[in-house]
Amino acid sequence: MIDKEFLATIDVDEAVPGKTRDALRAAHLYYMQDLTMDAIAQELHTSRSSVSRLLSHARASGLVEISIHSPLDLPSRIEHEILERFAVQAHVIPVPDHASDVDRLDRVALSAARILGRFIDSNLTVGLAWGSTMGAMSRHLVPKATHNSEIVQLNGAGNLRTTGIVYASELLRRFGDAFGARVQQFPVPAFFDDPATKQAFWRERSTQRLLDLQGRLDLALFGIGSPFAEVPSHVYQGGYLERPDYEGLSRDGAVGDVATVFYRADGSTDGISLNERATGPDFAVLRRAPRRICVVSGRAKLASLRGALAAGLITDLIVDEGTARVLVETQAG
Amino acid sequence: MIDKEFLATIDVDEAVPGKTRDALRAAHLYYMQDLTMDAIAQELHTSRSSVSRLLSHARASGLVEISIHSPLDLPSRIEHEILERFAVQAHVIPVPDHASDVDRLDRVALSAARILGRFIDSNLTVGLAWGSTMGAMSRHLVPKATHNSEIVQLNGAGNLRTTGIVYASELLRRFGDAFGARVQQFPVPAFFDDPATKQAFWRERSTQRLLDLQGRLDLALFGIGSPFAEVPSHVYQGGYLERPDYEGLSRDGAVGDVATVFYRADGSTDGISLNERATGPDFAVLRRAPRRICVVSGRAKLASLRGALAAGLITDLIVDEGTARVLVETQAG
DNA sequence: CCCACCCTTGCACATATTTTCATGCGGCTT
DNA sequence: AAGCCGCATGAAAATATGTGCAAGGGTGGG
Repeated sequence: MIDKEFLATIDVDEAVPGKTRDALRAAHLYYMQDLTMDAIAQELHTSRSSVSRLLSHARASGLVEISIHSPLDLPSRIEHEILERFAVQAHVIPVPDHASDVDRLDRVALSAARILGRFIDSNLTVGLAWGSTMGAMSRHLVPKATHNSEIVQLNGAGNLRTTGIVYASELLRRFGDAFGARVQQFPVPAFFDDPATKQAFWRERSTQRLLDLQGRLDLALFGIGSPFAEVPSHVYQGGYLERPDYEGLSRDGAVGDVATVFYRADGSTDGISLNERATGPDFAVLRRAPRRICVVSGRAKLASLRGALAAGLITDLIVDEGTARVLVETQAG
Repeated sequence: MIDKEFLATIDVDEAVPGKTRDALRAAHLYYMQDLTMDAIAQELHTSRSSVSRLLSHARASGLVEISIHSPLDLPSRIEHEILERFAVQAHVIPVPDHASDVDRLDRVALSAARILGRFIDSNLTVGLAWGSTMGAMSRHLVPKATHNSEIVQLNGAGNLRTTGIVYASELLRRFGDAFGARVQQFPVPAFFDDPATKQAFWRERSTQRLLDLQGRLDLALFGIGSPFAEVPSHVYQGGYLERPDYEGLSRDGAVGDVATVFYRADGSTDGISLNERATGPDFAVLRRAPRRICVVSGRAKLASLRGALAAGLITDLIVDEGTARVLVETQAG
């Protein structure tokens, strides 16, 4: 058994780089020298198909990076306006207005995944919320080698029906794999039933260690929950909350949540009773992270987004064009 | 009349950016969201063909940048060895060994042109030699917007038969256009007939101004001339030198030239009489440029390349794989 | 105002690329 | 040792992309 594992190790250390080497060479020939895949196939003594696959691999694994620069004299009007109005660096993703919400989310997530590489680097502690947006992103991450980075789960994932741990851990793992980072799971439900349980749990040393990490994030990455939107966020579908919870939120004036912590339109959180049972970090804690990236898609989340902006949670916003447009067009300043 | 010009102005200010805007959007959709050109055509209310052209435009004009990263754990062995042995950062261009010299040169020049963008920036004074290598590069430059940059011709271009100015100025212009830089021509022959003429010319104030610029380069870009190689460099084909000149070079032990200045295998230039009549900068002057990029292809130039390395002329080397391999394999280190 | 010209566009065809599918090669299990 | 994955490969089919060409629209000159 040990022998076999040893052999497997040899495999990843030698055979795979052979493939990487080929992919790298193919990429040079294709993207730098404009050869056709046919010609490359000859040079590499293989078939067109294999070259096509090699190039896909090169793109998917981040060997090839494609970036798009706006000419400096043509800055996106919308991005500029968001920067002015909210002091937030926006990345507006073009999506046609008639696209379905699912489509829209996918396309924003895909673009966001590709943009993310710019933010991730070595020696970073990255906080990660989770939800449908993060899930969609996790499927499209472009790997980037980093050292000594750490992915920290921001909020619990258990719900009434399942522990949710499988899903959340899968998501964390994908991020971890893509960036070669350690992952720190947070094995608690999304919401406790009893605030007292949470408080007790929070006193545990293992929890303390995690909370400590959350307080020292370099980067936070999250979507936004919108409890009263027509298309409820993932968190609201899976039996995490029950009718009384919703009624409470409604009564308290909540318009959205970030990592299970709810806020009002003005960004305030005090007195929203569900937060006593939430597992995500206080906004005061979250705001300690110097860079906080929020990925949002769909006009339904507009009110929630406005609240998050008011709360000062966001430093970088990745958002679909339609939503961005409404955000700046309405004179809500 | 004025009205028409006014309208035309509006056109360039609005219509052309309209195209750029479309190209940018198409690039986002294509490269970030993986839509097919067909789908993009629908979103942009145009035809597939136009999208294809839009994307070509986006690539050619530098809106889209494609770069290739070696994984850090797989650094090119050859590049690393060149760095060790010669303290020169190498960019090795893969080219099959059986490729013709013309092919090889083209492919190196194409890759070099695309790599060049990394080096060019605003507020830079760039010295440019010229020859077949630079000519080939000039046809493939990827534009990059810079401010306040300047391209300075390093050596004269006139020869016995033509003034050569048309060709050299075309080449300079292409570089200037690609980077939005001013160009400083150097309207002299490649070699003077009489050293005294050169000295007289060098005392002219207009020449002084140019020499002054050459002494303050931030970046120098040049190929290498190899007078005794089987495939003579451009400079040797066009009637720039005559038989007695070659005999002199041979007697003086010259193995190559950079911007018309010849050197021996050990990098020395003293006592090579042709240099008295050359128009390129002294190596002492050239070496003041903090970054000096040399583009070479073909094993025939190996001896010349070795000499240039010995002379310490090069900080960054762009070279084809075959030549690079021979360079490090022979124990001349 | 008309005309020649040039640039852009979309169509149809030519190429290039991706995907599917059948096959074969290890490695592992029984 | 036979049998069974799981994965990689190339041929062929299915898509996607690039390009020559003719038509249309706008522009500048007469």
